[in-house]
Amino acid sequence: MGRKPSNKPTSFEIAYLAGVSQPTVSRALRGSKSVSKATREKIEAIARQLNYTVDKNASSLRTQRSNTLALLFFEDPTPDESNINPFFLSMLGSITRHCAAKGLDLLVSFQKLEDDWHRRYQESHRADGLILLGYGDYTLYESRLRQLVKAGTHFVRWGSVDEGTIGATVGSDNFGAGRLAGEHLIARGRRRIAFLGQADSHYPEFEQRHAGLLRALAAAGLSQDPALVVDAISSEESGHGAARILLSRGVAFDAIFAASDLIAIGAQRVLADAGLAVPEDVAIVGFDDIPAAGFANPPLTTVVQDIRLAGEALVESVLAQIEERIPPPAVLPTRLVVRASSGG
Amino acid sequence: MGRKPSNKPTSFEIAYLAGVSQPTVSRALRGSKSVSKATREKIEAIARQLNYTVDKNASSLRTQRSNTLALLFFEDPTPDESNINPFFLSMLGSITRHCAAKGLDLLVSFQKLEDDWHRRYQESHRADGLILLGYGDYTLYESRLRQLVKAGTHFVRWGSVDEGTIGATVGSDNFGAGRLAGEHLIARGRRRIAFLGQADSHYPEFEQRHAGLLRALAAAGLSQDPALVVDAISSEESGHGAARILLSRGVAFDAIFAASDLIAIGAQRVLADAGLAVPEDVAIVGFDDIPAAGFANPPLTTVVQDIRLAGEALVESVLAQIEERIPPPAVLPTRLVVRASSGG
DNA sequence: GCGAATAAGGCATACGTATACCATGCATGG
DNA sequence: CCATGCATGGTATACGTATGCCTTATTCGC
Repeated sequence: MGRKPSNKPTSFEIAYLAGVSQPTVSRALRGSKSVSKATREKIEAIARQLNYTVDKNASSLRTQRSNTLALLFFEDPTPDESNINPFFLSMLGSITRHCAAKGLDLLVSFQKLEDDWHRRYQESHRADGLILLGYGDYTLYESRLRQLVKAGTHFVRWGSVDEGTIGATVGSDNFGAGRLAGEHLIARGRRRIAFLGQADSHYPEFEQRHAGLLRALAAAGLSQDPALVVDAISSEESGHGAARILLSRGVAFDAIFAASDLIAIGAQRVLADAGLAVPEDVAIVGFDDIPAAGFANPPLTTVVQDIRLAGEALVESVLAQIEERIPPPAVLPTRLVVRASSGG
Repeated sequence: MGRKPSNKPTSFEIAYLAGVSQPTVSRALRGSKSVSKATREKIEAIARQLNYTVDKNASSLRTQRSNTLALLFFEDPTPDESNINPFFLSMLGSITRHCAAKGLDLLVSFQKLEDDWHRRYQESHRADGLILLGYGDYTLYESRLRQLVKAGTHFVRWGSVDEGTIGATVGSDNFGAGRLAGEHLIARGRRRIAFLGQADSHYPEFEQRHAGLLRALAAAGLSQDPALVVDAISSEESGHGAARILLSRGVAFDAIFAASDLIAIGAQRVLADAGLAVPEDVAIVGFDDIPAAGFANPPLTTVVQDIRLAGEALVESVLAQIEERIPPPAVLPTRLVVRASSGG
């Protein structure tokens, strides 16, 4: 009939075959020292032969620990279903690997604002901790985050590491990165540097990148004309629009620092259409080093975040909370990748 | 002390407060018809107030069903840790969404050949089914797949839908796509069309794309000079190398059909370096429509696979196996995105 | 007005593991 | 030689839910 041949062996079967009790099997396989070496090896041999696997649900139920993390993506308000921010996708790869290295499973999910993820993962024992990934605007979630903290949920979010933030946070040194980009452009002789990217506090990461740029300018005895700052969110279209606005203002500029590569690429197209040469007339520096940055025309100088480190730090941070250890450093260094768009 | 305030409410608490037995709570929340409307609503109200969530582990243990799928990526042999094939990452987005729509959780994991994923997920009741994602060479896994089938594991893999394949498979109509590309180029007046991509059976998808191209040529009374076929795997470097080989052969060609966008982009660079104009001298068609395709110089005409449909079909296929329903169609249509690289 | 069907819900138990506690046997020390 | 301790492993039970089976009250048909 429809009978599945899958008579999954249990610890009882192993116990029977080994002539011991079920708890002894459990102890042996978990490496308890109150099982003799001979018995343990016998049990291990039988388990291997029967292709035995510990039942995850039973184990998690008993231990109250699932050895699973949940990765929650919070998307930009982009209606484009399958087009996910490539930076976060790289991060996914890194996080996955570090989870695997730690023996953790990883649940992945995309969230919309309305969903009640805070209950779904926190209380159902699906996961021991949460990793929250999303660009910037966590203010929208603030009340949710407070709930999480109050409920004692273990979570960490990727983002801007500020003073007043709620819960554990891991993020790149956005301020330092902005300064890095600024110093690079200034060293190349640029003086009138525009900034494309949300400069208000709703996107704290972008804001800090801007602040870093300002610091670099100040250190060189320069300042930034406010007319050279245009808002943009992280999309090619938005970068396109922002660059048009910048041009339409009729203010001179010899460089652009874009808060993301997508913005930079959108801007590049506008400059090309306007007959401005990159980098001769306008040098450009982006942010993220998405794959397309290397293919851009000309290839884009950009700030690269250490994604491998980021994934590790995020996983470690949650794990530290769970195991009541000291969390790792939260601010990650960045690096500049110099390509043609800034004049080599 | 270290006491967590998280005294997670159980169905027993709800039962006590509602003045009913625990089983009644379970039945009420699962919508059993043997609970009166009044009782159910009372229970639901209390549950909501206590922020009750069904314990996933207990529930899965009892029902022997986890309502979870596992997505397993099998990587190309690329040592580059975080650089994942963008096509599969888009797929991840689509799969995630369809899982969410079906109330399924999704475990994501990257696998290496040696790992014993077949045991890890299949027997531990972590997941009810597996989705296998990887380019081409499943022959390496053949014995594993046979094991899965023998063990009655529910799984589906993305790839070439052939006759002799093991287990359920969902894939694009690669043959039709190759023909599409061929017809397009022929209609643009091209006669000597090169193919870059593994043409042997280790990459059945690439092979079928090639076969489709040959069919289109044949239908137009043309054939392909074997010197116009060069092996390449899906990477920019490989495309670069393949194009150089093609040029070095000294055989005339007026078009290239690349088995992936990365190959096409690598080839574009070589053509540019060689002083050949795209599309004037050589028209190019790629495959996948990765984000970089639109940014390429010139923008790349390419075959786009319906990723949304693909994710849905994959999820549906596993679900159908689990619930013993009829699986959805396995061969998905493709579409040509015409950009400048093929002459508009 | 009475037997049978139906509604509503309780009781007992199973899912498979992990652990607190207890029992045995043997070595050890004074 | 007896008390003590450790090594080993068995017994009982808990984790929280879902479901088969049974009980009781109500309704319905005739």
